[in-house]
Amino acid sequence: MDLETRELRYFVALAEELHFGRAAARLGIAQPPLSRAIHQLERRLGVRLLDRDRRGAALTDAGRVLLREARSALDAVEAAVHRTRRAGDPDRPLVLVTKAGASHELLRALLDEVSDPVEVLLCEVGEQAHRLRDGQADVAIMHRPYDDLAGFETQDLRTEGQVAIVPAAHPLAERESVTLAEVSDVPGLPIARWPRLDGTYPDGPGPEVRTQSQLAQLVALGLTLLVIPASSRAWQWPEHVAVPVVDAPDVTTLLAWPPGAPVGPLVEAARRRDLVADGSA
Amino acid sequence: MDLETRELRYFVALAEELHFGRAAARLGIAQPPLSRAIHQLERRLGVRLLDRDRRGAALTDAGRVLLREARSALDAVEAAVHRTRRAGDPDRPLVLVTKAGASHELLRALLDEVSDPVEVLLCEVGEQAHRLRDGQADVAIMHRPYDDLAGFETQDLRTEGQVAIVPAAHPLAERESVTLAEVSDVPGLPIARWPRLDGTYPDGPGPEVRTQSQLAQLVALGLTLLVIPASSRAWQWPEHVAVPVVDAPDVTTLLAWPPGAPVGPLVEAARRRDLVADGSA
DNA sequence: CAAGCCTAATACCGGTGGGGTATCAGGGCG
DNA sequence: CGCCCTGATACCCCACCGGTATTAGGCTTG
Repeated sequence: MDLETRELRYFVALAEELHFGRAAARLGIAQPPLSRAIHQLERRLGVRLLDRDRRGAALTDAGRVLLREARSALDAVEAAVHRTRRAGDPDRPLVLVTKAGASHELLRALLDEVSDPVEVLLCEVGEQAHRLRDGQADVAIMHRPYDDLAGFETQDLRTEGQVAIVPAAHPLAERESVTLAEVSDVPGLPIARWPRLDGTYPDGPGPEVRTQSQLAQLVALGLTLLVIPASSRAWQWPEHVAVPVVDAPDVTTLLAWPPGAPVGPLVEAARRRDLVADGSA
Repeated sequence: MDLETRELRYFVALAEELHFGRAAARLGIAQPPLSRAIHQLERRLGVRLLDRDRRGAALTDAGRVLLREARSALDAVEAAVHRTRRAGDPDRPLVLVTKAGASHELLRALLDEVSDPVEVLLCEVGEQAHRLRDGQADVAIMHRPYDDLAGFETQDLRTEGQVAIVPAAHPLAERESVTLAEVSDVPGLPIARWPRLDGTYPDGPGPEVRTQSQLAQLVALGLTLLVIPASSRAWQWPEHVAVPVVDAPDVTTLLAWPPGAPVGPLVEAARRRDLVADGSA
């Protein structure tokens, strides 16, 4: 039994919209062909994927599984396209993706060390893994234990403690150091909520944020606080104060890449530099 | 740009056969449609994938990249089918894959501990990862550092030393223990060669093997030796002698599963048992 | 050196199936 | 009660995939 990516794309669109008409519009086709394609998909898999209902549709358990698997499979196909295209380009640069706010001294030192051209791509928090999985980037700067490193090879670069970034006007800003317990539930400074993969937000008292700069703004306004690696200098606004969190787990900044990526020179450069604290791959 | 899996299947077949006629026959189509499909693929990717030559074809660098990526993408699609089908089956058993020869006491103890039904699937050495990747199995018993664990979550079960399995008639069989250096280059007992992923064999003096039983037979015949974890009792034939290898790296037997697999009960059972030496996941 | 083959590419044709429009069916809500 | 919004069905068309026949170009071989 072999599915075509078209069927997977159709199903993903429908699973995200939960509405045949809107999904069809997003796909640029009419509603009846989508209806038929989904029926055919269910027939070929022998599994009911959605419970149709007036007012739209709802995923079954199997549908949820297929949504996850289909996204991953489509990423893999997308990755095949990107990586093959770049492999065919004789003077392709290596594409490194990092999130806004990661320590740029480390990256600068790394790039100065390699002779080959490296193109740097910036993305928002948590997007690096996706850029690697769909082949838009060859290698990413990520953080353990924050980021999901499943499926990637890694090279540790630096391990460091964490600091709490608090509004300069808040009483906590006077402290020499704090504990996780002290910052985890501060009245008036609830932790911000990041969107899930599907774009929805978890419940909670904190403000909703989508980008680092939004979060920075909220801290400056005295509305929230956060805990991040000590070297994330993007956070050193005048309205911010960094207070070491003594019992927060250490965070390791590392290079991550999918198996087979042509990252040899970069990793060698990283190993040459003293910026490498731990030589495990 | 969106490829269809059909195009990827065609390309993989061609890349493996390196011959349009044979590849088309394997795919069950005629040669001209395959030719056209590959041309179209190259045009859409904007990349030359094969250098056509009388006497067949040869992969370009980009073609090699696409071969690797296409296999991985097709595995992901296949996995989506298998996992969705099983998710739709209300009383599906968990499928655990293990290789012939792995210590069955450990597995027996594990299965006795879980109440849910578990179906055990046996495969040859090195195939477990593929069964996990294409969704035929939910969880595998594998060994670190031998197996490729990229992309899987793991639960360590047991760590142990390694032994050399040598023919009973060989002088080494008299020894109390040996070192890796002593067994790595024994005259008359060259290490066996396993096939690569593409089915070809690396060069070397040792015999070619494809299955554990072939290897066991060759050891009994006095033609080769091997180094394996101490508990692999499948090797205890009368014609075999196990000699501890004092400086071989320890081998960890572990459970491995792709992210999202419904392995909770099994992992909990493993954690409950004293068979767990190291609780890291 | 020419004939014959073995390769992949091209030309052309037919059928399947994916996509379009039009319409139906059924439940919620005014 | 009727309207509307949902997904399902009916039907048609054509794009594209696959088939057969043929061409083009080298390498082998007598």
